[in-house]
Amino acid sequence: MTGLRADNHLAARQSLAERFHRWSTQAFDLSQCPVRGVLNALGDKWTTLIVMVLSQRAHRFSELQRAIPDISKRMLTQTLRDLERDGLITRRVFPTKPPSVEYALTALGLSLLDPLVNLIAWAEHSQSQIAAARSAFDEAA
Amino acid sequence: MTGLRADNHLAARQSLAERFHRWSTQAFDLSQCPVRGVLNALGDKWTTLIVMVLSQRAHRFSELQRAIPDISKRMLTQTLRDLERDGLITRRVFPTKPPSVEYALTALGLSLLDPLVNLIAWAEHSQSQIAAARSAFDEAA
DNA sequence: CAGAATCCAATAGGATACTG
DNA sequence: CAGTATCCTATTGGATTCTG
Repeated sequence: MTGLRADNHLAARQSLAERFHRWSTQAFDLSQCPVRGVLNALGDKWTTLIVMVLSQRAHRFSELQRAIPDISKRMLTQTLRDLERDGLITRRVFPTKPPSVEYALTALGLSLLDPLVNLIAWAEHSQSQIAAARSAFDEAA
Repeated sequence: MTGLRADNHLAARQSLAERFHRWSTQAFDLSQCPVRGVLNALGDKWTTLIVMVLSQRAHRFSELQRAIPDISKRMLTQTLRDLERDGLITRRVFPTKPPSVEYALTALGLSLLDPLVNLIAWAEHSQSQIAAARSAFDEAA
C-alpha cells in the first residue's frame, strides 16, 4: 500500500473542504457559521482552562479561583456566565449563609471534552515543532 | 454493562485532569502552557477559516481574499504571517511580474486538520443545543 | 462567599491610502 | 498582485471598590 501515510489526513481535508463549501454557498455570511461562535468562545483567555478544571469534578466559585490563580473575579464570573448561557455548565446556588455556588459540566459540556482533548494532545505534541519554526522565522528577520 | 454511555467521556476527563495537574505543578505560570498559544491562535477571527480554505489546495493571496470576502488585506496578511511563523503554512514567492505568492499547508499544518475537523464536527452537531440553551437563558432574563 | 459596578489600559481589527 | 503604513474604533481584560 503506497501513500498510506500521505493520505493520512485525506478524510479530514475532504471533510473540511466540504463543510467550507457548504457554508460559503448556503449562508454567505461566514461570520454566522456555527463554528465561529464555538471557536472564538474556546479561543478566549479562560474558557478552556475552566472546562479543564471542571472536567475533574464540580467546583465552587472560590475553588475555581484557587485552581486558576491568575484569573480575576470579573473574568471568572463572565466566562462562567457565557458557559452557562451556552449550556455547557450548570450553576447551582445553595442558600446557605454565606451562599455557595457550584459549577459543573452538563452532558453537552462533557461531550466537548473528547474533541478538546484531541486538540490539546495535538498542541502538546506539536509545541516543539512550533517553537522551532518560530525561532527560525524570527531569526531570519 | 451499566454506565457504558455514562463513562463515554471518562478517558477524556482523566486525560484532561492529568494534563492540567501536570501544568499547574510543573510550570505554575498557566499563561505559559503550550495549549494557550495554540488555542488563542485558533480562536482569533480568521485563522481557522484560512486553514480550512488551504486544506483544499494551495491558494494565492488574492484567491484567499475572494474565498473569504469579508477579510481585510491587513488581517489576511497578518494572519498568514502568524501561520507561517508557527510553521503551519509555507509562503512561496514567484518572481513573475506582477509577483504572485502561494500559500500552502505544511505537514504540520495538515496534521492539525484531524483534531480540527473533530472540533468542527462537534460544533456543527451541538449548534442546535447551544442555540436552544442561549434562548432559554436569555428568556429567563 | 459570590458576585456587581465602575474605571482604565492593552489589544484586535476595520478603513483608507500608498508602493514595488 | 501582494502587500505596507497610518489612523481610528471596538472589544478584551485587569484593578479596584462596593454589596447581600
